[in-house]
Amino acid sequence: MEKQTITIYDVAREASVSMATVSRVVNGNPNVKPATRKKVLEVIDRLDYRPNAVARGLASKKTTTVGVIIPDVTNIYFSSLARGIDDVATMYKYNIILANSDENGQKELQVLNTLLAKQVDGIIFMGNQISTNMRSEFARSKTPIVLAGSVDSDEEIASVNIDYIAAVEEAVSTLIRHGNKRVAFVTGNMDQPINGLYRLNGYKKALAKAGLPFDEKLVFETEYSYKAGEAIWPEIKATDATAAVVGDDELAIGLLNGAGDDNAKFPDDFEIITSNDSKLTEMSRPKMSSITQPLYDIGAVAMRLLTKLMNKEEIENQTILLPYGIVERGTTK
Amino acid sequence: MEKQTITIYDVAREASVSMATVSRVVNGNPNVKPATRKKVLEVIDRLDYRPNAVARGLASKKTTTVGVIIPDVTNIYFSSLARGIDDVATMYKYNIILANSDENGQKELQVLNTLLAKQVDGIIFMGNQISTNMRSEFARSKTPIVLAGSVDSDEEIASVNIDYIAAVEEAVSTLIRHGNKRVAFVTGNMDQPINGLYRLNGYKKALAKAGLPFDEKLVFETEYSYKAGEAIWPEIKATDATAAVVGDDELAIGLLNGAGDDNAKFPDDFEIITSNDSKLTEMSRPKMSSITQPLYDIGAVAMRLLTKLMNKEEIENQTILLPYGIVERGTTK
DNA sequence: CTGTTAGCGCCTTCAG
DNA sequence: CTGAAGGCGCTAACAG
Repeated sequence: MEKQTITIYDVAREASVSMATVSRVVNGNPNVKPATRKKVLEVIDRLDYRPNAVARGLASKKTTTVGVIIPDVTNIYFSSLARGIDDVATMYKYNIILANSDENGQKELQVLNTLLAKQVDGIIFMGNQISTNMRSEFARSKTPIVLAGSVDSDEEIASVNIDYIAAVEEAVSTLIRHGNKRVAFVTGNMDQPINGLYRLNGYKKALAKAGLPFDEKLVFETEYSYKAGEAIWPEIKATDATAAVVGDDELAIGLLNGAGDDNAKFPDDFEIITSNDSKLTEMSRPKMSSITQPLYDIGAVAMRLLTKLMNKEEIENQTILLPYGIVERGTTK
Repeated sequence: MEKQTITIYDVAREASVSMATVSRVVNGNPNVKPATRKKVLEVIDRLDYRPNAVARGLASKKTTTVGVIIPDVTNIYFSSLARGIDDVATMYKYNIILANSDENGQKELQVLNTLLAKQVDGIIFMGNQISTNMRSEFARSKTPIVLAGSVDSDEEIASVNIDYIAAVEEAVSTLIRHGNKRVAFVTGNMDQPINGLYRLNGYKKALAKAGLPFDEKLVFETEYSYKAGEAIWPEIKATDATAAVVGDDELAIGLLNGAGDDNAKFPDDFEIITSNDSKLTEMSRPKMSSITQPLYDIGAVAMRLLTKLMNKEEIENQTILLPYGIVERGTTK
């Protein structure tokens, strides 16, 4: 009365061939006479046989599933990447094991281990901190890994991103060109290279290019959330900043609304350029000006790259930079 | 030079015990003398042995992974549920294979099949249409299934939801109490029971209770997207509706902004109550009044229910209804 | 083109 | 409490 599974052996018997032959037709091996192929296919259909992927995985050492470590699916930035990943994965017959990490080193390590235990063929990692532990685990396991929307300052690990430095520099330059002498830099954890290194550098470069001084008081470190954005407005208001580049769209909308609720007028009183151009940017009023980046494509390209790695193809360039841009909507003059 | 895996056998040899014993300690079987357990554990640690989940799955017929079919991770409503699912899954040592279906029957079936091929221990299904094909597949496979935020009008399949009928009825009644005689009903595909049956019924009940006539002209069927919301405003404006209940938050924000851009004032000119109380509702200006429902919990409870099913525990009630409410924010008087 | 034969790495009786 | 032995369902040489 247990879940009665029908195996390759049953098919073989019914079709009067060996299981090897059945295996061949199931795997599309051309070395099968059309007639017997047809016969086997019929039996497969009649018995409603479905190959057991686990057994296959054990025998072939390939599971056709990849692990995806994501900070939080609930964040539109990451879920957009995830969607791209899944679509391309499906295209290449892979499935995705999704695991939320909250960018918590402990959890990331934990998750990485169970993913490896499950013998995933590859891993896509999102999250901006690559801890030393992670790095060594990555190195030790022979499992291919690609970072999506996450930088590895050492460029040892394959990754797909945009040029954060240049993008932020351009965003800040735009703000400066609009007449802002004091531009706030608002983003997440500065320990993460994407913030503390890349984005901050872009910010400083723009300042330098315009002959403007860098002032630590204009740097705001917080978390990526709507609430955090609302909460930080008073602090920004207390400075003489007249504009801000913001590292996350939810954070930016929080800031926008916090300021709006405080009667600030956009873009006259204050200008904002956010970073991810997620669909949230079109939902606010005014709509948000933003650095544009192809979120879906970052995920898609990362997955595509991973398939190549899993396939042991030669890769010319491990770190891919996708094009970015700046779109000016309602929060800039 | 291949990926050098160390197996249970290596551990057994190093610890001078049989692989059966190693298996026992790995699986927490109590029938192992503390001393030998300790010895084995040491070797495991030293060799950095990691049990192969695929082999384990084949031998034990349990993969400790569940499949999650989701319309689109990018939709905040579904990703909120997904987060609840993943957290509880992790809590119970399960992993999640996430697959986007776009609520496309074809894809759903496709995905269901590969999920079953991968021998998932259970499935959580999101998406509002349970096609006949799906239903028969569900029935045929002995794999436990739970619907999350998705109704099965026959109540044959386990599910976790809120009482959509009552919730919409209350929302519409609220609008009527505010003086609106003409309330628009705006939602997604009416072929889906959640819309065409449950929500619509709630809408009609509220109308009936207030002695108001049902008018098909006030029923707007569209898709769950921001754009669709913006696009439908002109149509609604062309009627004499003064308020609307909307089936999805993105759709509602689109409507709100579409109307706002057309100089409609909320809540004086028009009132809106949306349905999901996702974090988007706090991001709009004015903030959106909404039916409240515990998104995260719906996912979490669904996953919890699934663990019971997978564990063959007796279930008292297959269809769980979680509490809902109405929160009035800026889009209602 | 097709069948035979070994495993893949682990769990699970069944003895001892 | 521990070891031996037989699969789980399928792939992958290796013969023919």
